[in-house]
Amino acid sequence: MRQIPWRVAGQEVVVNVAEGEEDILAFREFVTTAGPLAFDTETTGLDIYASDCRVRLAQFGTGRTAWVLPVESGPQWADLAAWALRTAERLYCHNATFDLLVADAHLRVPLEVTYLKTVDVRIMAHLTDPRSAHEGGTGHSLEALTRAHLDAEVADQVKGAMRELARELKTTKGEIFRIVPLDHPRYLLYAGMDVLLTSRLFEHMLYSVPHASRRLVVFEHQVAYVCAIMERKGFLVDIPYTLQLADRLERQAKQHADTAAALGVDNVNSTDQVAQALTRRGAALTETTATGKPKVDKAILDRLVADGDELAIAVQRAKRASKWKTTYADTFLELADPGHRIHCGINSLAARTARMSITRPALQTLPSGEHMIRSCYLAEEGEVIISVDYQAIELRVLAALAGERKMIEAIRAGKDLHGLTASLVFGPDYSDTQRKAAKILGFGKVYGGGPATLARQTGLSVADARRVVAAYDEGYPAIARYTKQLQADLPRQGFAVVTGNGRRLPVDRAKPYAALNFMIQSTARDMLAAGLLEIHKQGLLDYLRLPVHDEVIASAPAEDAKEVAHALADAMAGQINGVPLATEAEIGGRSWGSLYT
DNA sequence: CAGGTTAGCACC
DNA sequence: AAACGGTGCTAACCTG
Repeated sequence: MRQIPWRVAGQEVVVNVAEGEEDILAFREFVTTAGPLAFDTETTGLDIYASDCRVRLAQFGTGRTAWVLPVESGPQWADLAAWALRTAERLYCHNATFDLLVADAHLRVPLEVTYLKTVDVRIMAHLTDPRSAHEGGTGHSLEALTRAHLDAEVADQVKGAMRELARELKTTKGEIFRIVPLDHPRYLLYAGMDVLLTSRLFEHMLYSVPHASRRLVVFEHQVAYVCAIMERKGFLVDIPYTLQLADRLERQAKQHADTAAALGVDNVNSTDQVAQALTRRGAALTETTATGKPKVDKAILDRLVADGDELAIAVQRAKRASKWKTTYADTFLELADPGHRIHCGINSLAARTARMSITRPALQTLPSGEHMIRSCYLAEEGEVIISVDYQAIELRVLAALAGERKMIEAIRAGKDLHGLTASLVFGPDYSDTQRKAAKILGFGKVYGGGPATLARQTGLSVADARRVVAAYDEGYPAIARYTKQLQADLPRQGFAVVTGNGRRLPVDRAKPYAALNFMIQSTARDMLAAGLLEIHKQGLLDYLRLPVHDEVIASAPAEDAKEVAHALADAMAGQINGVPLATEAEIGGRSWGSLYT
């Protein structure tokens, strides 16, 4: 056994590195006597389901002692790690989903065994302060939490460790975890430190979660578990279709790029080049970016396209085709596992409002205007895609939180909410254009926008927009009162809002108007999360593929689709303050895209 | 030249 | 009086 002594927060700690058979007994003794154990793994990469992914190290530890098992050097170590995972009564992880999926896929210890006895310090950290470092919080990485709560010097060591190793071994940060020698002392120290710090952070975070948020600890672990099951299942990809799509998009991109080149733009992705060429053609680019350069975004190109500018048309088409190829088609092909499944990363507790995020690939942001990209995803063989979403959830949550009588009555009566707004603002004989403006106004209110934003989005004059907003506040007095009250109460909460579910959300001092949106967005997110738990409780989890903010995507046998869709919709439906949050199910064909034709 | 930043664009 | 919220990913560009 190799021992690496270190210091954390003024205390001596030790990293034990198992090397030979003679260490097995000592490790077993440690696991059976140490109590709750922090757990972490080091792998060759982040893509757990890639055919070349291997576990290199498995670490277990307390706040004083870490054990590092060299899993890559022989199957006995994987078996020993698996034994420890099954034996430990309680586990602590930082970002449990990753390591527990690693154990599930590579150590033969299923999520069902590990997840429900695990505490994730990242979840505790998010409940303590949901903000990223960029937003004025501590952030939730192990390094950031160590810096904030344990030992800044150790945080620096952890942060710099793998980067230095990469430099030393003349490789990149992305490659270092794959190629660093298994016995490199600083790799082993880094690996051992992870569990020492995780264990210590647990002790700290136990007391840092706000009182009002305590009940969310169990809730969020259950939600994370359900999302981890979805990650493990994966979403089937239509490989032949996606290959063909990538090919088609490439040809389109090339064709339009050639047209742009003939008109003087070598690289359509260079905003600078496009701006210069458009200016030469006589376009007036008046708007600028944050750094003062001429702005050429979609809205600006759209206007030039409407005027029939050939360059603008070519640039826009080329950019779209190339972005769609690389961001979607190519990525799907690269991420699909040998069984043609994509296991995206679902961060069940991501945004500062607790909204979920989905990465590798970002399946929440696939184009919804048409079916082309979503058609890459398939229900299982013999099954069809089901989508269940909440109807106008943000407006309903707003009505419920504010207690806005007129809106609540309209919801109960199943009336058109944007029509109601239009009649309040423009009068009973509102036009179609006015209904559209009312819809934009409704969303603007949810986001905390004002007259200037409304004017920009509708084409109304600022003066008219101001009148419209005033009419909204008059027509929905409870919403106006609620918005005002939320902002007035901010100082009492330490400049934060606390949702009905007990989630404390700090608000930026420069943006008090965001308080309303945080309440709405976070409350709506918790409805979806509660819906996922109810779906699990009803035994329907196996059907689920994805959560998408106010919607779930599922796959079910064609002959059962109606029944499953209704069961999912029923499980998700709920209420807030007596206001019903209704759901609506849609049944498609084999591909996700079939819902978008 | 690796890695961070900016601009743009996809979604709810 | 007014204030649009939350994400992830890519290519180009900048920097140490």
